[in-house]
Amino acid sequence: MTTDEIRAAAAEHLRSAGLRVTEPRLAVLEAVTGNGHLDADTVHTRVAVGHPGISLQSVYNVLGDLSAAELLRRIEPAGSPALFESRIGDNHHHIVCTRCSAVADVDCIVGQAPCLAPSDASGFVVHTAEVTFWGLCASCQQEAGV
Amino acid sequence: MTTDEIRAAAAEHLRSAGLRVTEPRLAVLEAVTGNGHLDADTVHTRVAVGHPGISLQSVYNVLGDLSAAELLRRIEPAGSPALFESRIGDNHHHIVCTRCSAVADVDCIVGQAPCLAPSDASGFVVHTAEVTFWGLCASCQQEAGV
DNA sequence: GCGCTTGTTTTGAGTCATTCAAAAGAACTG
DNA sequence: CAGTTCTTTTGAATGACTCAAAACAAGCGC
Repeated sequence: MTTDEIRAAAAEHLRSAGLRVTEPRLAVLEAVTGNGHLDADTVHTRVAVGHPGISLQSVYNVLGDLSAAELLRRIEPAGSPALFESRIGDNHHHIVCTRCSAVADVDCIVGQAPCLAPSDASGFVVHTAEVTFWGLCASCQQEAGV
Repeated sequence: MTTDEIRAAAAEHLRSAGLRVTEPRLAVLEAVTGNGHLDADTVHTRVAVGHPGISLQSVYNVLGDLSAAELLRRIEPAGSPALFESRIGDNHHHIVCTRCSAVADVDCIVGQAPCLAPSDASGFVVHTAEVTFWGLCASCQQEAGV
């Protein structure tokens, strides 16, 4: 997708979510779309390139609003700050490197969310199953093998 | 298990993990054993009943040491502080209430860790699969239903 | 049992990620 | 284009946790 296509689609999504179309929101969506798993600070740095005055606080606000509206997905692997990604709508999972904290997507193993059902849910009604795989990424395997 | 049994077993475990047997460590193990999923602050409060001078910092140290030695397990559900539990050795999973953050254990669905394998691991070597179910606990279902 | 060594705990400060609140500003409605 | 309401900024504050140095104590050897 080009920048313009992302922004046009984003504006539409914002409107149908009942959110106003603002420059910070478009810029954040653009910064995250197709760029993997980014924390708030990284998003801020990226957005600041084209929008020098934007505050970190605004980035937090926008990321929160967009996640609540399900235009972004928020994940919080243990030991990392919250990460945001543009891939939504499928309940895919993540694999995290225990050495360098790199994150990659993993397709959902079993169909749609919750994709797994607990054998005994202790009286809970289950909505989703979140799976996080832990391991070593390719480059850390090399460095650790040395 | 009685308090004395817990402490005797704990002392043994500490020794075989190469850790010195100290009162704070025994007290923390005792506080966590069989008491579900506790955060550092709660552990501190509980331990302080019998050990009025103990510092929160020590509780953090001890919890860190015991987790590293695998005498306790540490989980970090999104939105909660780190929680510690005494059930170790099996790769069981957790279900968290999205409304009140209550946590319950869920038996591992598929045998031993990693218990699930990603279809495509993007070059990662996978060690474990951590599954977190999200839903509503029994009492929140009632309150939310009203 | 008594020091000694080394691991542990305390004390005190500091960090990071994030949230709260009030004031200033800008989208959308009519 | 004016008004309302939502957004953004500014500035401060919080919670959870870590770092570092000094005081202390477990367990070894004598």
